[in-house]
Amino acid sequence: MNRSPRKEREWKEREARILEVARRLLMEHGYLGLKMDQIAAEMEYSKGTIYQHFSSKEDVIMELAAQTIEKRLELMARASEYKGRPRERIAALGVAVELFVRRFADYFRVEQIIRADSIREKAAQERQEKLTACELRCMGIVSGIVRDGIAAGDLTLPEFLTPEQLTFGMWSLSFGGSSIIVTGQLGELGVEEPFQAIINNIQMLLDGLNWKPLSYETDYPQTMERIAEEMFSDLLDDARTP
Amino acid sequence: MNRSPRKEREWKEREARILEVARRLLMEHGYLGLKMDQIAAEMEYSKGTIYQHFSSKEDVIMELAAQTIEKRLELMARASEYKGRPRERIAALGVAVELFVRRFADYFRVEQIIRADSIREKAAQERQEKLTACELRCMGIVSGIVRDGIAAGDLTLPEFLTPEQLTFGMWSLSFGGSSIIVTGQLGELGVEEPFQAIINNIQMLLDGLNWKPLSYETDYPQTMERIAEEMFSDLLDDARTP
Amino acid sequence: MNRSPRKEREWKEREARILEVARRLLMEHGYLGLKMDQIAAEMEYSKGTIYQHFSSKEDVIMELAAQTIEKRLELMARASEYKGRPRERIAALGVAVELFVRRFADYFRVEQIIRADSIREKAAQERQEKLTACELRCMGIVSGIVRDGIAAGDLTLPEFLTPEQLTFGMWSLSFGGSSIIVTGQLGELGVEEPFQAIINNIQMLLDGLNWKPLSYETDYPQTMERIAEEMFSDLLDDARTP
Amino acid sequence: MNRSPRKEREWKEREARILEVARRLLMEHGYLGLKMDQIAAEMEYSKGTIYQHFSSKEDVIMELAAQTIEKRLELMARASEYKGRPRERIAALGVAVELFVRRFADYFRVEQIIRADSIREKAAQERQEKLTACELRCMGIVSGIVRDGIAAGDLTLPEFLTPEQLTFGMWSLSFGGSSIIVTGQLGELGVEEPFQAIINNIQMLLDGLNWKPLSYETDYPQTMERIAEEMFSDLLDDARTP
DNA sequence: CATGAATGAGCCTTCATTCAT
DNA sequence: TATGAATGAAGGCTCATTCAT
Repeated sequence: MNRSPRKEREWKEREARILEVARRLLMEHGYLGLKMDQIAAEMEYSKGTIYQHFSSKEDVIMELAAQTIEKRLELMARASEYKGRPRERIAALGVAVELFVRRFADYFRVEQIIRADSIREKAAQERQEKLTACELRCMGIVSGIVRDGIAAGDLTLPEFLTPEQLTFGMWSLSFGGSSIIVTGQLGELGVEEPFQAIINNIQMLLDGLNWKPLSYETDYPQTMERIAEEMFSDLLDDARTP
Repeated sequence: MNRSPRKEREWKEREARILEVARRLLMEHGYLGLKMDQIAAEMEYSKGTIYQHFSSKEDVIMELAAQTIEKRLELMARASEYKGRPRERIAALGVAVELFVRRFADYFRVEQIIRADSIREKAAQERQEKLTACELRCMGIVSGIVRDGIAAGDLTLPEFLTPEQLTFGMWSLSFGGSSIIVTGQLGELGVEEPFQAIINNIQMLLDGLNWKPLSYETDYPQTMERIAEEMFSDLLDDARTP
Repeated sequence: MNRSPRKEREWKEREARILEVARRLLMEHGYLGLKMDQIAAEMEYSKGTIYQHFSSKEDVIMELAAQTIEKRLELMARASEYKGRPRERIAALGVAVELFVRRFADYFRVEQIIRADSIREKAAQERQEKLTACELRCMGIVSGIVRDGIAAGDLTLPEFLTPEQLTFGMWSLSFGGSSIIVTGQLGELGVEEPFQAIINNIQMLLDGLNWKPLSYETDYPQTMERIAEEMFSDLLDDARTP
Repeated sequence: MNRSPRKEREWKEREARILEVARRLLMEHGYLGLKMDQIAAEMEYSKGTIYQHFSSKEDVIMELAAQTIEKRLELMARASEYKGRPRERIAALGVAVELFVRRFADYFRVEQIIRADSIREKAAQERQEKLTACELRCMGIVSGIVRDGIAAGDLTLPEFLTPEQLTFGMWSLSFGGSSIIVTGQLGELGVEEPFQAIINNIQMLLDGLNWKPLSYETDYPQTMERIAEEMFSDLLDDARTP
């Protein structure tokens, strides 16, 4: 049946609110702590209403996962369009990923939880594939830029490292670092400014590959600052306060 | 109180078997899927018997975690005693960590699950601290070698990177990469030999920092081969078959 | 949140039924024999439904206890308002307490079980205090009448007996006697009409203290008959059939 | 098979210790809190050994009950042999009962718990009857003295009170009072010296029945003091410290 | 005899999901 | 369409009792 535009709008708003609440509960209490009852209670709607939007708890969680990767993909896609030399575009991706983790820490946490628990298995095939496809596109964006770098003559990979392997390296550094940060025990381990540390480590890695322009040949921090302001001004409000 | 040696031995063997089964179930079905009933069923023992060894489900999981980190720490400690130049000792650590993830993939998976889920919070304070203390020692081993490198004049860190931050970078690369590998969707993404890729990326990172001897100045692959054979011969049997 | 009046009524009725069933099971099988499963089965509702009314088994039992003492306090308070000389008002209390034990034998049994078992310790502090406060008020009613008797010149207590000690004596006789009756092995011991015996013993006790009017100066049985009919007509139906 | 005298003695000693431990646990933690495991642990014997003495948990508890009433009967029988006028012999019983509750509070508590819980039902028929028979003998002792009083011309019961009913009255006062004392909330209710209060209330009751010699005609406190010293000197050590 | 590991029925409690109103 | 009472399978844990050593 057709809904009036107003109804339709309200419907979507409610769906968004459900996911919001669910994401917070998932972060705060883990997979076990996410309870349909509690979502309903916090929304001040009834459980029945939640079930009108999502057919099961699994469904809620998979939608959360979908939101997450779409969010990240969106940011990465935006960054990849930066007009500049390939290594600068990698820097743009760095900006995007850092912003994603900082500004949407809860999204990232969701990804991590879902990755760890064997929820994927239970999820519908279709959803499953959607997630993998999305990851593929993320990798594609990065390795595309690596190839651009090679094509532009800025970078020559040693024979023992394929573009995918380099991409995998940067992804690992970024994902692993963010995981450790988000999980939280970092303070006690004496690592200052971990986000900046991730970026600096990646820069050193690219320097090691002799990807031009090298980190001391250009002012990357300034470039990234500019990228953040030009391309992601809408997300900057509180991201600076670590 | 006093058990005969035979009883004592049987007791320990059974405890080991419980943890084995638990680890497998944890891997296969995640935290939620680990059920005391099922452990008992698979062991062909009764629930009561399991509870004679571990006072709760949480207790089982924390013991699993303890095993994991002790295992890793043991391997890292062994590697750190390699007699060689600092960067070679880092390579030895690489060997250790790769062996850990490959040979004890299920241990690593446990670590990952525990890190993601909010199990830590529920765990007894004492266990908690033991885990953190262990992580601290792991980091200490690595950053100690970094400082040795600096002291030996082999490495000069740029001002924007502290030894802890570099350690964090290598840890991130290693942990993140292993996570992605173990979680499994890598085949479809076109990344070949991911373990080697992690090591190569780390080498490039250290080259980028100009840590002597650079990767093309020495035959690191051969060094690592030798380290593996000399220091970890007991673990090599099936580690080569990926 | 807001329930319709009908729903509200049904809810309360069901709650009452749960307590009814619980009280019966508690009487029949003791504290140990009270099983949530069985309550549900006898009600022909599911366990979950019981838990929507009471958060735990303990909660059910404490509510039962609360009902009991409120019931008794209510009857005693009613009796204490009898217009007559203090010793007649004591007689009115006797009527009330007998009615309580006879008409609400199951309530009394609950009190006894709760007093004996170490349930009180487990109960929430708040509930705890409520019970004690209620007992205090019961004692207060009685010792108040004792003091009235003294003030009216009807009674002079010997120096070795305070009003509280006399109250304690009557309470003991009444509670002890009722306990023995309710527990059941009395028939075989040759004690006829035990309820009347309790009252007569109390009368002799008060005669021993020379509390005017003495038992042979007034027709207390007739007075009590009248009190029962005037003040507790609503509870008389089956109380006569012992 | 025959046991050597030494073995036999050790066996009995162990049985006594089991019951001791069991009684303490029953008092401290109630029926639920009495666990065969814990008895064994505290005894530093194994569970199997306990089961060589008692065939079940029920058995342990019933033996505890048997000990209790035998203890009380023993004390009452001793007291009933006091050479004096009937009312003095009642006073001697008062001494006995008070001593029983004070000196063997844990025994009394056991009786109370067993009376409240529906353990009796589960107990073997034989045990059951033993308990009732014992109670009968206790009552018999008291009502025998009442009849002696009547026969001696010291007491004339009103027509509405049989010797058994009077006995029931004193039993109620004593049992009820002790119950309330042992359960513990008395301090807050302002009743001083509750044991003495029980005795004084009984004295007033007997005065009310005009049982000679009346309480003010003889120095009962002194008589009771003497009885305690002459007949129960073996139990007096700490009974005076309330 | 003593031991204590093994058993397993049984209990309390939780929570995703359904459906009558 | 919204509600929330009802459901009941499932899971963690306990503890009396047995029996091989």
